[in-house]
Amino acid sequence: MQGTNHDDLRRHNLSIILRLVHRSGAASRAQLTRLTGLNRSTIGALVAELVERGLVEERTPDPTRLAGRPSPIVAASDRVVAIAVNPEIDAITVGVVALSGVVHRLIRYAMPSSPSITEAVTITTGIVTQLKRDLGEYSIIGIGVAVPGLVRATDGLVRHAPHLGWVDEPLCDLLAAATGLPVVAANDASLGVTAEHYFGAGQGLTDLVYLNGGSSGIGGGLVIGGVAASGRAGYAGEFGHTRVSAGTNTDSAGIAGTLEAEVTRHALLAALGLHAGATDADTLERALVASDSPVVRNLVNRQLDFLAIALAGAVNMLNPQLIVLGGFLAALHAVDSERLNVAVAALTLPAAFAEVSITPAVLGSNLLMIGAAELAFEALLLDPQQDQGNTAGLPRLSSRAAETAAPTF
Amino acid sequence: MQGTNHDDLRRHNLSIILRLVHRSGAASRAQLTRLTGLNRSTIGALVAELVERGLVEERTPDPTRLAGRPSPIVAASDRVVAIAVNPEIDAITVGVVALSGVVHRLIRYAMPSSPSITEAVTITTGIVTQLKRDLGEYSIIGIGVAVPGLVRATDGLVRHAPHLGWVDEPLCDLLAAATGLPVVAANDASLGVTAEHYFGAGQGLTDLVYLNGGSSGIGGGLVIGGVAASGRAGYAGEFGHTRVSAGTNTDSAGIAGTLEAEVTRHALLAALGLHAGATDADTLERALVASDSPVVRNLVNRQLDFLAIALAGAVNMLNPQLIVLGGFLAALHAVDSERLNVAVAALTLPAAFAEVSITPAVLGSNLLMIGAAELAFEALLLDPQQDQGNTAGLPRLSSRAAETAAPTF
DNA sequence: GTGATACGTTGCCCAAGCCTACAAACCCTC
DNA sequence: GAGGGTTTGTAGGCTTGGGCAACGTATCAC
Repeated sequence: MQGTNHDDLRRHNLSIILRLVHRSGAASRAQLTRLTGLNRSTIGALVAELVERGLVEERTPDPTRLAGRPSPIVAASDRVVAIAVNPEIDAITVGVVALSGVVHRLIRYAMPSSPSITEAVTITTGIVTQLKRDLGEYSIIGIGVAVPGLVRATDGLVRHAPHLGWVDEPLCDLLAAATGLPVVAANDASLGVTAEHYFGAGQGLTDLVYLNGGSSGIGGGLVIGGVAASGRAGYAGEFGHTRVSAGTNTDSAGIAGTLEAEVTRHALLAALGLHAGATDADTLERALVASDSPVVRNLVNRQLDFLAIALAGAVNMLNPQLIVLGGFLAALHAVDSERLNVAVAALTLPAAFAEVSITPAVLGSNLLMIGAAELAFEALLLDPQQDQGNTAGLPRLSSRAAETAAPTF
Repeated sequence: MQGTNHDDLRRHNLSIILRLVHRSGAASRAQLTRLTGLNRSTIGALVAELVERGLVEERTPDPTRLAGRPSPIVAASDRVVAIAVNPEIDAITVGVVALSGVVHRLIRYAMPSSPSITEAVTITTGIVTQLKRDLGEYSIIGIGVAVPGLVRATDGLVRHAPHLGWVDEPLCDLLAAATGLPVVAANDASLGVTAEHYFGAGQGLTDLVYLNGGSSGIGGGLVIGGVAASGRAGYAGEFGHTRVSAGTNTDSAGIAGTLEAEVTRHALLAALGLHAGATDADTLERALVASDSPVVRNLVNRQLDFLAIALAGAVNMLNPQLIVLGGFLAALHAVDSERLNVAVAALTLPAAFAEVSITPAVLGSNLLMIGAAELAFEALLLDPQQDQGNTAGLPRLSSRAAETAAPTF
């Protein structure tokens, strides 16, 4: 239990303002005054400091408004960026995401086979080195990595990433040593829920459950009481291994009768006669909705009922406001959301069910880039006074009007 | 997102110190300096304000120490009290709990039959009125009620308390109107986990799961990231309704195959040939451990295996540090904790299982009194500057040495 | 006693948010 | 387009609360 002194106070107030403009988009100084409850002059001083540090920009006021002196718009800088990395079986994706929310770059580096840790670090470092050159006048805060597996929160050690075949790999340390940038990592689904929480379906809500169905299994994440719940070591949200049947099918961890064992993308594709590699999320959803095959429909119903058991468990346990479904789970939801609702209702306490809705994810392919960048931004958002000088030549107090648009997600 | 001004700062620092001495017991000013990181002079000023407000007392220093000037001991007052109330089927229990942790009084008012809301309010008000007279020189902060049922967090409405037969009863409003004291209420198991978290098996931990087995079902509570997770409306922690089998037994909510349907105290008592009413928790535990009946042992094993499914779900979902079992679930654990561990291990991710241990609750019969009092204290702990003047004649700056012992729980 | 150590106390400093007065920039009306 | 009403930024002084350093005080060890 730490006490708070004057420095902490200032840091906290700077943090609050930077978070507001980062998460909720640009806001006028007058709006910031109302939102924070702080005095006009205080807001002025705080914004001035953030401008001085190059973290926000003040734009000319919006013309269309009511009476009174117009208030300058405060917007997060789009020259302060984080690098988001997502290693997968068939590719490594790297993105450059600005504090303003703009995704400046998106690079997909295809891999012939699942990358080893060394390959992943080498390839990422290569791309980052190139980016550093290209983004000379940008300030690169750090790197956030979305890993499809369990990541230890304390040090970013990848405990187990089954599809990549990684076990206890010190990804963060390796990447930090190779690039010279601070690196943080977390489970991909946990970052997904962060992204949906701040910028997607869960905006403004405090209790979210997120489940994502991917080609290799089901993962998830939690927001509880307004904060992302990582659990003791960072492994929270593994809904895929919830037991939902007495069946003998096993999941990637070898456990029988789990959600991940019973509800699979593979089975859906097989029933539809589609090829796994060539089918993206939208195609699968359209095919499922369009199909009139009773076999497909039976399978969908079966999977929905199993999904309902897992969701009901989460509802009874956590009393969430919203359940967000991503990946092929969103496709299942699209086919028959009513069946899912009814099945969940039958297995939950009425009072808890009354509080919850089930909805598909709204963020598309940029989801993990945004989530991973958010992870990298966290240190800066917590302490805007920290040194973020990775570029010596960042021109401060630039009067160049931002040519990029508002947050695009 | 609220900004912080100077008043908030002071309030927060007072809050931190009051929480420390309340939760972790008395501490010297020097210890407070180290724990909070604040300056000696600041601690002096803060403690002086808390003494002035009658919330803490300074005692003469501990004699046995090293060199140096002895530091006065700061202890939470035991004349600032909350009233804890727990209505049950067969009795209403009322306790007087001091900020220091001392339980001054414990009154059990036996009921011939389950109390209606009106009876509960009338009886409680009667006891409270008497207590107010008796505790003339004490400062009564408010009333905290532990309700065996779902309680809406926003206003303390009892949504559904099945054993008491209460539905949508405005308990808090009624009791506040009748007694003139502030009243807060919450689910009993949620308060149980609060108590275990601050004063019991979960001290100092951040991610706890608590399950309590009572005569009428299984409830629970969560601590996630160091704070009690109440969920959206306050209904979180209802582990009893987690589906653990494909069986047809139903629970109190009419859901089949749930933990509460399969794992019951009643079945254990029946197998042991014991009478429900006359058997307390310790007796049941002793009888279970002592029994060499294969029927009993089979039943225990069955129940342990079902319990393991529910616990495994929680472990995969929440990655907790500790699972605390109370009531007859602790008795099951006492019979064969190894079987439970093995069964949970088989259903969880190894990385998550490695972080968790399963332990019985350590707080006994005072559990709910302490939890309910904690709920009532929360407002004061959050803002020690608030007016708590329910007694005009509270003698401040009393030099009377406290005759009561250190926290007894 | 004397020194060492640890801690409370006191007076001063400073940072940061608030307040007040005033100026600036918009709207609307005539 | 001049003037009133409204909202907001700005400048300067005020207040508050925590930090700091010097000093006083209580203990232990010898």
